[in-house]
Amino acid sequence: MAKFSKSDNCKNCLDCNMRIPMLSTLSRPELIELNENRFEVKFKAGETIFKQGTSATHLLILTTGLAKLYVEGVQDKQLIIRIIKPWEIIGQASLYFDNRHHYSIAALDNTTACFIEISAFKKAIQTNPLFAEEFIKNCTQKGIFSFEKMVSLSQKQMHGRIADGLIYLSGKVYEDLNFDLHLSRQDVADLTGMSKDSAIRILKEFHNEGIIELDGRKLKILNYGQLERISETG
Amino acid sequence: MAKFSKSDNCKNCLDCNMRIPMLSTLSRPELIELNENRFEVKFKAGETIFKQGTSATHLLILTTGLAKLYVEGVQDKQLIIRIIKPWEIIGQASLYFDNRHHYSIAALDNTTACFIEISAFKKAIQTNPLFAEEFIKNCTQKGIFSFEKMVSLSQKQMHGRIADGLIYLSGKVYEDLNFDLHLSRQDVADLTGMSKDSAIRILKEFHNEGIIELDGRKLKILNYGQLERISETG
DNA sequence: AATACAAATCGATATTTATCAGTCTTTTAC
DNA sequence: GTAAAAGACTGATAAATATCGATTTGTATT
Repeated sequence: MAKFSKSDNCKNCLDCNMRIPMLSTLSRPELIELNENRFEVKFKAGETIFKQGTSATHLLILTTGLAKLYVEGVQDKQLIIRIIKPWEIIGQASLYFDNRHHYSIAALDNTTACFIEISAFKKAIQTNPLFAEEFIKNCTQKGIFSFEKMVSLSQKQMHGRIADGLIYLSGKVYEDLNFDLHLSRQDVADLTGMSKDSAIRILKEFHNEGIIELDGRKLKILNYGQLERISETG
Repeated sequence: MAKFSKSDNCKNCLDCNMRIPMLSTLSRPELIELNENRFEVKFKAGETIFKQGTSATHLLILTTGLAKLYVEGVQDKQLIIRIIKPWEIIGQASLYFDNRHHYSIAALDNTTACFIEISAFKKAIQTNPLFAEEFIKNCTQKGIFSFEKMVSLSQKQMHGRIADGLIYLSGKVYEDLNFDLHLSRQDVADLTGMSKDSAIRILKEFHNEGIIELDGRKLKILNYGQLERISETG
């Protein structure tokens, strides 16, 4: 099922510097070197792209599809940290630590993933300060996102957390108030730190109150302001 | 009350490269430049060292004392992310984002803080790839710590979270099974994401079960293995 | 030492959230 | 096209956690 090739979708890293801000700081020879140390694999919905605990040898960039980034918590429970879209660089966390993956990635869709050798990446960091700076920018942004997520998970109750989840999905992932959800109900629960049954209940409540319209996986946010209010009041 | 000076404790950044791994990658002229763009301030226990939302112009290194790093969540609740010890570099999160502090720092003790100009630091990152690499290492490590914290906060119940808090304090902060707690009961609650009353209750339970010995702020861990077991079972 | 004030404590109660059991619906597999 | 499996949903109940009020302890101030 996994096809090793450089697809039409992603022929060459040289094209990627248009799409990935971080890569735009690299010179032509640097991009050529990256390109020589990468390969592509296709995944079907549900497949694990990489698994927490295994050794980290490559960074990951999706070129098509969506995936979930999650950590495996207590008693097989998953905590979804965020949803991965094409052209984000994934796997930095392990770069300089213990060369292990500290989270898992699973495809939510049929996806194409480009894997880049960590050593090629590290070399670029060492030789190109602008690239290093972009990399740092990226890391620190994620740190700030983490803080917000911790506050949501630990201080808000279920309505607030679901509101946060919906705001995140519509604002950051789908960039639309109207979208076709790739997440199962269980995934929504894992994203917002509650049981599946509770997630279903709150979503249904929001639906009944006219805040959202939810039919299966078709989701439309009808009253965004109300979601923001619920998010703030916890 | 705040005294602006370079104290005996921290005369010169040149001395700091012995104590701060990240600074050891800097050259002599780079350290001299850092040293020229820094100043020291003393804080009393309870004082705010910097406040979430204000503009970030300096990085912070404690040279004496302890402090708490926390984000201000919903309804004035605090979430303590971690405890700051001397010789850690604080404030990176804001370096390349929006130049705002995304968390507050408050002294838990009488502390001495060294403030380093952000621009001097950024310059070192741009010109010294080894330093940049150390900086990245630091960021990614914090990212991994964040994941663990999120799992603890969102998937464990109170006993597990208190166990995690105690393991953290004894392992990472005091590096001893026997210590004089700088945190109030409210702080312990804010570190573990629960109400003050609940934190008190669980601590008392642990005390009654002989897992810890707690008298006021004197804390001794009697059965570390048991704490680990409680942490794992949630 | 007496007073004032903040922090810690604790039992009772209310609220939030998870769990469970069962039904219904949709998708998948042959 | 039908059976089987997985996912979605719901109400009832149980468990976890927060809140409240009252009391005690500790600490700082005069």
